[in-house]
Amino acid sequence: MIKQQLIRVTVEAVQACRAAGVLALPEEAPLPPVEIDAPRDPRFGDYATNVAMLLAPLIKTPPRQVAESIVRSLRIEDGSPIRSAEVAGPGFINFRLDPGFLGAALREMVRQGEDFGRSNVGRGERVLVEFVSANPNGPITVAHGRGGAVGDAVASLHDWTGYRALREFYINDATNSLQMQTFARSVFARYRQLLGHDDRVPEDGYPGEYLIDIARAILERDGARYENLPPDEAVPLFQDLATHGMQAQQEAALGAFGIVFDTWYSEKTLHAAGAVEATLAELQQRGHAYEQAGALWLRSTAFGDDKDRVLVRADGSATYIAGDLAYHRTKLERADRLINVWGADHHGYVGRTKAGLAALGFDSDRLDILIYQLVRLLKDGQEFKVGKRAGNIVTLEELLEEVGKDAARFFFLMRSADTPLDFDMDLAKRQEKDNPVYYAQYAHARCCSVVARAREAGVTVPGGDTPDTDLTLLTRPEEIALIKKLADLPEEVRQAAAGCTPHRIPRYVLDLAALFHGYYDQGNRDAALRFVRPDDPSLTRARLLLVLGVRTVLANALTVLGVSAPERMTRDDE
RNA sequence: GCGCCUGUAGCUCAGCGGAUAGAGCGUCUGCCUCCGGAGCAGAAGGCCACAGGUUCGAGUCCUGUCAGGCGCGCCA
Repeated sequence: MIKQQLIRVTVEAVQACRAAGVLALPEEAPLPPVEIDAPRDPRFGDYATNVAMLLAPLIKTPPRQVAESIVRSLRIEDGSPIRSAEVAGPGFINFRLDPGFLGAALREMVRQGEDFGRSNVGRGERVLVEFVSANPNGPITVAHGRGGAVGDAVASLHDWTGYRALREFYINDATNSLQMQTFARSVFARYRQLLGHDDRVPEDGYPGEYLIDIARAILERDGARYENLPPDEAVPLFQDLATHGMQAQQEAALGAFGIVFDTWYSEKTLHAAGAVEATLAELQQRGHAYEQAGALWLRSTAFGDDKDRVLVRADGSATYIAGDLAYHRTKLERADRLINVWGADHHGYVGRTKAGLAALGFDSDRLDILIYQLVRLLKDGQEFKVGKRAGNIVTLEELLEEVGKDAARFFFLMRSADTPLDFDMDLAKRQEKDNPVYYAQYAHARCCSVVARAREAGVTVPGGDTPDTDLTLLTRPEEIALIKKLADLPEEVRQAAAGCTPHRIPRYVLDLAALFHGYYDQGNRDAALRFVRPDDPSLTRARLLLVLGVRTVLANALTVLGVSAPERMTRDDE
């Protein structure tokens, strides 16, 4: 919010220069975007911009001279966020803030409360985020967990920036593949085992324990009526029963992780509604499909793919990509922009999907595909090998039992999606400052604790709308630094949304928590630095407002991540 | 062989073309008559894989090389 204000006054100054003919900028030429940064070195003021250096080559004027002109046009008056501005280095403009302005900013943050951090850059645009989309023949794994945490956070970030986010799970339930038949046979075997038969799970089948749960659910609901079905009847039936059972399990696991999808979109219904045929017809009509060797091919090489792809096999059955293109078509009818969150093992499908959409006449830029690298589980310092067929998958539910929802979410979101994730389960369980999620949550709990303490001491806790609090009393460097950090939240959220980089938020949260813990601890060695100062009610109120600001920002940032912001921390052993 | 991702402190990682490259862990020194120590302060530790290029300015952009991960089905 502070940066936005500085950008505004800077742009006004540049425009004033242009209007006055001081800078030889053509009337119509677009100005380079003005960016405001907080310099590392405090000697360079509170904020700085490099806009003069960006303008200099355009108008063939030395950057420092451009900067001087802009500074002279800055309007520094009552109510301006700036107290002073100076030219430095190769042409930076360094700003020093008006102290009163920071107080006003803090008051506004607290007033906005749980809405602080929201913005409206999206202007109501619909963004459909498709994520997880696990096959219906296995449980949600930790790898899906990462996709889930990332997808949900990306959707939240868009909600917070004025988009309308839709969370969608695509169910690959239409498969007639061998894989699904094997899956059905495996569940059928488990079902008969529960009835006392000595059936065995097929050699190439699925040995996982979760199949027993599905079989049991079927048994409990429908009884023993399928006990003696011949295999050729049992397999198609169980494919259906097992798929639905699996989906219910997946939904429960994701629910426990705090993820609720707006839609579970079934591939099967797509085929049933004729959407796949319609898509194929469209491709043929547009001349981007051709027949060869009995199969129907998509000429995806015409749209940047490295080879053409089969859409319909010689036996008449549609391939996965045919269904997937039909699916993307429905998504594009329901949203302005699409974001797919895929694991790294699917990155090879980016080219053909975008090519297919282009062949259908869509602007393929409407689809962004966010690839996240895979997850390695570490336990006792050892890698935990995971595999579906091996039967030793670690499910998301098991991980949640071990480390809890908050730690799992935070850990999944802490690293850039581009980086493979080593998930250290021992660290995630630890209840100390080593564990970043506890560190962050503790900062929030401490804020609550301070406020509670103040109430006990009989202090009237201020709010954002209580003008009697004198915030000019907040003059210590720690206090200034905290307020400036708090003010960054909306910008952090915007950047994280725009770049689909949710990992910025945990970073930000940890930075803020560190600033707060640092200041808090000084009160332990110097009573004058405590938030609650019974001898000085005015200062107490001012500092409490700062604490409320920290609490608000931590709570909001954690909410975006799907991590809870507890009012007090309770140990497992308490 | 081709494509995508990655290479930054001992380890795990941040770092939208800007000023002296940051954090956590680990190591070493300190801090509880406390607004909850689930915390804090300080120290040490870097040819940002390598070589070229673009730029007033490159960890960041481009090209090449090397190393690691993943993927290259008429599977889903």
